[in-house]
Amino acid sequence: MKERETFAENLLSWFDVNKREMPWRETKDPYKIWLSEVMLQQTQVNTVRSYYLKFIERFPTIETLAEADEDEVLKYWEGLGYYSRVRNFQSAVREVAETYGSVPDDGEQFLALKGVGPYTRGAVMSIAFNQPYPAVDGNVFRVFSRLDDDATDTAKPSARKHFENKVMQVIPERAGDFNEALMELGATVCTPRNPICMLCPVNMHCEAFEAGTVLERPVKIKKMTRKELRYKVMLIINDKGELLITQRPKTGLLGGMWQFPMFDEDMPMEDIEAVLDMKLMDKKEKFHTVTHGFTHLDWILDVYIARTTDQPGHDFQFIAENEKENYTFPVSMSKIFSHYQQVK
DNA sequence: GAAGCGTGGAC
DNA sequence: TGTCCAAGCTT
Repeated sequence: MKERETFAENLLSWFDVNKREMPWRETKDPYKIWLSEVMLQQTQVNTVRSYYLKFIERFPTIETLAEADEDEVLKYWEGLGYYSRVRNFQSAVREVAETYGSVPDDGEQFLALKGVGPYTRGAVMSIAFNQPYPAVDGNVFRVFSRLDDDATDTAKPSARKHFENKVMQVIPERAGDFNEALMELGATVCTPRNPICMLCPVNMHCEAFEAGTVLERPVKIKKMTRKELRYKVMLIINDKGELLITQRPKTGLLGGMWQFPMFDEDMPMEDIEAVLDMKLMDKKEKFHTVTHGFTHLDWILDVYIARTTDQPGHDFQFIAENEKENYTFPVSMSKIFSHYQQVK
């Protein structure tokens, strides 16, 4: 970085004028700052806004969230993704309520809470308590790799520490504003594909700008091979027109969410009937196929419709179509549900 | 260190 | 269409 002494000052002057309105910037309530940081993990600001407002309206304090039913809390996260975030967050908030009474301003205590990693600790400690912690996210990787024309592979876990050290060399007294300013710069000016270097408030500090290597930074060496998994999904309808659903395990992929019964692609219908302990009728017709991509795998869901007059076994239940809103479904299942309602 | 964990938007 | 990216953490 060139002319390091004036970097923070220039960045903060820009931030004071250009920072965008965000609901969580209207408060310094550590609980609300914390919630926003959890929602913003791997998720864009525009997506988070409406979720944040609804969540805060229903769970405005640590106490209200600590006392809430877990399935209701999950419902407020429906569609936001990475659902373990909300389970960890409520668990951590309960821990805070019981052990501390309020969000601890001790970085070590805060880091020990579920779902709190180095980034979230840095963001909450600096923004809510103005403590000099780094908050290194994807934006900071990009901004600092350009400022220093640094070719460190940001896909490696060790890169985080590397960039935290860089931040600590220039962090000013206004630590929280500085961390937010770095991220704001990365999100609006120092963007991945079309950075607006001519309007950048710190381009005079930028080695990559000088060298013409801006688009080559950051270096990120990542191989992404996505598995393809095919399943049978059963839309099972009883004589009242209700649909059979079941809840996924609390942990792992889509933990705690509801779905239509789902089986390995090559499981015979006889075996499916045995698992459900149901006799199925009209079960031969494949009625729809849905594909759904995750970060690390692709689902191909062959949807079959069947009818039954039997009662649901343990772990299964029938719901009417207008009761779907009372359960939390992943997008893939909502796709199937929407299609069923359109064509039935 | 590597892999698992969602979804929507940009290009 | 595919690919990457987005205020990461856990195991």
